[in-house]
Amino acid sequence: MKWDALEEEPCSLARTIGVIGDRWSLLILRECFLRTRRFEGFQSALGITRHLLAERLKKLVRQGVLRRIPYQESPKRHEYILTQKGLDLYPVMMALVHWGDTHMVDERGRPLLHEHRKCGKMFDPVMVCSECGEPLLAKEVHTHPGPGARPASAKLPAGKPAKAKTPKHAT
Amino acid sequence: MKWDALEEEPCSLARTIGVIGDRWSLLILRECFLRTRRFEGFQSALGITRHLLAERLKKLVRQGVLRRIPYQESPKRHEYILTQKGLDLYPVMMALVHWGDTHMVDERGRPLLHEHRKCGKMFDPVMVCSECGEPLLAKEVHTHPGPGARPASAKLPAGKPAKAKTPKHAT
DNA sequence: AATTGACAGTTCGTTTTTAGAACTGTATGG
DNA sequence: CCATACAGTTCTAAAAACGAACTGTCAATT
Repeated sequence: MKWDALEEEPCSLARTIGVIGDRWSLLILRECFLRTRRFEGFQSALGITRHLLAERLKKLVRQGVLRRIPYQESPKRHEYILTQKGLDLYPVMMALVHWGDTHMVDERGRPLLHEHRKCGKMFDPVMVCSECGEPLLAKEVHTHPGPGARPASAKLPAGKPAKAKTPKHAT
Repeated sequence: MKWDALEEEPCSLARTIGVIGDRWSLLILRECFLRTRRFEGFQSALGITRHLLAERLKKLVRQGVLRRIPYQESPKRHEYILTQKGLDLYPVMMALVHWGDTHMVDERGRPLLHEHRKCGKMFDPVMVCSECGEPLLAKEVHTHPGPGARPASAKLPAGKPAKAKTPKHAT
């Protein structure tokens, strides 16, 4: 499978993975949420090779996740800042962080705590149903093919186990 | 940076990425939530090379995300099923799917819709504060170093931009 | 005037990962 | 006896990532 093909798949998860589903992109995005904006900032914070960093930034810009904005002329310099599309990845980041907080902490405990300004309390992120507000459990969610579905397309929960005979990934 | 080092970093996001932050693992997990359990099922659904699939499954089992359970003797055969730790990745998956639904759909619309059994409606997942129930915005979240923090450790929002001088990634 | 340093990349040779295809081995069905 | 299902393993070629050095512009020093 070529990775570019992921974006064509009739599966929103696959498409998202095609954009941000590699380790460096996710780490770069973490830095973005941490207010890092410049090439050197990303490079020194992550230890990524400059070559890869340049490539990943280009891709994220191309995908509309980051915007490249000049912050000085003379030697033209740019900053990379999150677009709304990028900011919308916040729930993804929080979900990843929370899972790590729950399952990957060492004896010392969480590396950091989150405070919700609105209520002033330390909190955990919880994923709920937009309609009734109840926390979501995989078992309580049923999926239906949407308008963009294709016959053998992938869904999140439920759906046949793709019983063997499929010659390749469903298209 | 060696990828194994990610799990040691004082950052829950990095640790999570160390476990599930590569494309194939995420796709394998998608299949798990789709009720795929067997080697051939994963292979034919994803088109992943058998070699890599074996490796990724091994890693996910080692990490406690999947459990390898015998379902027949004679030729010993096993199924891979999600542990609780694995099931807890549901919010991550939903967050990824929802981002794709929002930003990566084509003209035809979403590949699939989600129905919440509890309320019977089609829904979107929303990430809220566990304390007050309000939707989370990056701007409204402030982070504090937790017990497992280290001086130059990474946080999610807020925190200095890791101002240049850092020789490598913070450890 | 020449040097150094910050910044944002690019280039290039080496190492590591992945892809792709074939092969191993047990067992059932015909 | 042969084909097929299943779950891997092995091997080589191709692709991606690493590491280190290099390019180029400009400001501030020496």
